[in-house]
Amino acid sequence: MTSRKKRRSCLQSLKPEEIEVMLRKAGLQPTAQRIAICRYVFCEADHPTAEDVKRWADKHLPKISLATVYNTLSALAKAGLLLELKLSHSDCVVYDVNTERHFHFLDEKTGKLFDVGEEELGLELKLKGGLKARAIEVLIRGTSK
Amino acid sequence: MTSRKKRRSCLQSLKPEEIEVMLRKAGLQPTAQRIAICRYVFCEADHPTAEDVKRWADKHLPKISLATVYNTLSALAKAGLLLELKLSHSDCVVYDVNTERHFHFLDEKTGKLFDVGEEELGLELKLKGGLKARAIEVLIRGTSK
DNA sequence: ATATTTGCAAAGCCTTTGCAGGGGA
DNA sequence: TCCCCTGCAAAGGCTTTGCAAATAT
Repeated sequence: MTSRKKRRSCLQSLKPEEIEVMLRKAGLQPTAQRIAICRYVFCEADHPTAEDVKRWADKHLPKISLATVYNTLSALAKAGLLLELKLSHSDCVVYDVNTERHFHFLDEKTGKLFDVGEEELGLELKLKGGLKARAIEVLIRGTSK
Repeated sequence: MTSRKKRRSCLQSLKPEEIEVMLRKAGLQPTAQRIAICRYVFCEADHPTAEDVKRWADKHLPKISLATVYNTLSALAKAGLLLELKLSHSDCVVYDVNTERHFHFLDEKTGKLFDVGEEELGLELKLKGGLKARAIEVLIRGTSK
């Protein structure tokens, strides 16, 4: 098993109560919709979009509106529980449960997105003209075998 | 004068006839609208959006439609004369006359975008799991003094 | 009781598309 | 002539917003 897979699986067993605690800590009311969305996003999904979440929710919840999905994801992101990624290959935001500093790899054949750990990409900044870096976003395009 | 400025200024004096030649070489009919858009994009603008181009065109041309602006910019990009950038800080595409391999720097205070030459950022790929890179997109966020 | 959150529909933003008229090759 | 280009308006995809009803503390 690669380190890529390990990183994901560390969150796969969150219980509803743990999600409640997490939401409260983040200052968010643990409503049924939010708990459900978290279960999916943190335990099952891989870089889901709002549409992915909505599709899943329609199967697993009695009712939820698309606006609530957007609001919830955006609230989770604002609370620092998720990263909101706007990548160049797609028009829609994808959410990432990995909030550590990392980069992304897009398999251009399949459209699949992988997290790339800091240790997989060495960066050496030699910026001219007084530019001061604060954060770096990297999308590597290629193929995964 | 920094190298950043030099790179831009090498295109600042294109004459209409030169633009015509460039368009023909690219397989595009040199219509009045296209020539005008090229004058702006190649000689005056700095990472313009379609809206920027439209605004400029409305001041300098008798009439042009937004669709034509989009079509023209997209045709120029398809022809390899421009780069179409979708960056995470903005919902709209920005166009870049610099078609060499390079990266971008966003001044988060001003919103201004700078090109960052390859020599200003060392990259060392150590991808695991059989990922093969083909291209790398980098957006550095920070401040310019 | 009070402040949040939800659902719905409508609107927003950026971009693309369909089609008729116009112009260059 | 024929094909490409233009302009206009409409539609498209994704996301946000306004507001009343429902829910949480």
